[in-house]
Amino acid sequence: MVEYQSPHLDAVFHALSDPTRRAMLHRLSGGEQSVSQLAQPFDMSLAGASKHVKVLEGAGLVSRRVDGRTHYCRLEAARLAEAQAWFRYYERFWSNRLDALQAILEAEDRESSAGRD
Amino acid sequence: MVEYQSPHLDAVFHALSDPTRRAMLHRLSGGEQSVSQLAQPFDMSLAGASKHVKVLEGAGLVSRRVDGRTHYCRLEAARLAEAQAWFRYYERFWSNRLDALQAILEAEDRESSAGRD
DNA sequence: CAGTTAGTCAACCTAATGGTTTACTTTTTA
DNA sequence: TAAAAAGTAAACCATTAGGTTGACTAACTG
Repeated sequence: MVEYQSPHLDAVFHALSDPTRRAMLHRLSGGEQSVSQLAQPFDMSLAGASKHVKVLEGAGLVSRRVDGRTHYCRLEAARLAEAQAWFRYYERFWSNRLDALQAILEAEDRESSAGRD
Repeated sequence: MVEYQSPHLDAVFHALSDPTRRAMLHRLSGGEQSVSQLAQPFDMSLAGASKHVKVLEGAGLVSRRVDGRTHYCRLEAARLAEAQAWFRYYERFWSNRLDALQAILEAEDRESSAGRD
């Protein structure tokens, strides 16, 4: 039995498990974006995109500033840092190992060819 | 529209979004475990735990070796490394920043108090 | 002031999740 | 050889997820 679960990590990893949301985060890495701007690249209703933003917000990965009728979203990197920290425990299994390095490079390669994932 | 999604990342982050599965991974960081051994700490049927193992396996985070009637599971760290690599792009938002460091430390603290999360 | 734009909310739908139980196969053990 | 143990598979159930549409509010713009 797990004494202490981390709903924080649950929410963050769940938010990251969707490609649309990862793409939105990538978009936000370039600076503030309105909900409409975030929605624009996707073949999806605004309401649908708005739900994704809410999931990101709920996970603490994004914050929102309302100006008039426009909602500006900002990346909250601290939560990402927190999630990355989860991996630190497991790093001993791959740091200094060549095959894992290769996995990382391959992943980065895939990422750059994806453009916004 | 996203040209290239990564079903890989989808599956890995989804697998990590469940506390039971994160606890199983933590357990496996100590070495091979049978499905029953993995299931034992949880208040859950063996079939339920077996499903979680399958999700981890499907995400490539765990591999399986069958010996007689026993299925031994092993951590596949390369996939974890790959997931961690996803964060590397965002690191520029927090590396060398004190508040993010604090977030990491807090996360690690929570982790150690959790014991197996 | 009328119309458009930004966005949310609620209702709805379908598919996937996380769990159960029961049945089954295979292997081990008494 | 009979019973128990390890595990999967299938059927089922309730809840969540990801999407839609339509109605609504609030704020710009002409």
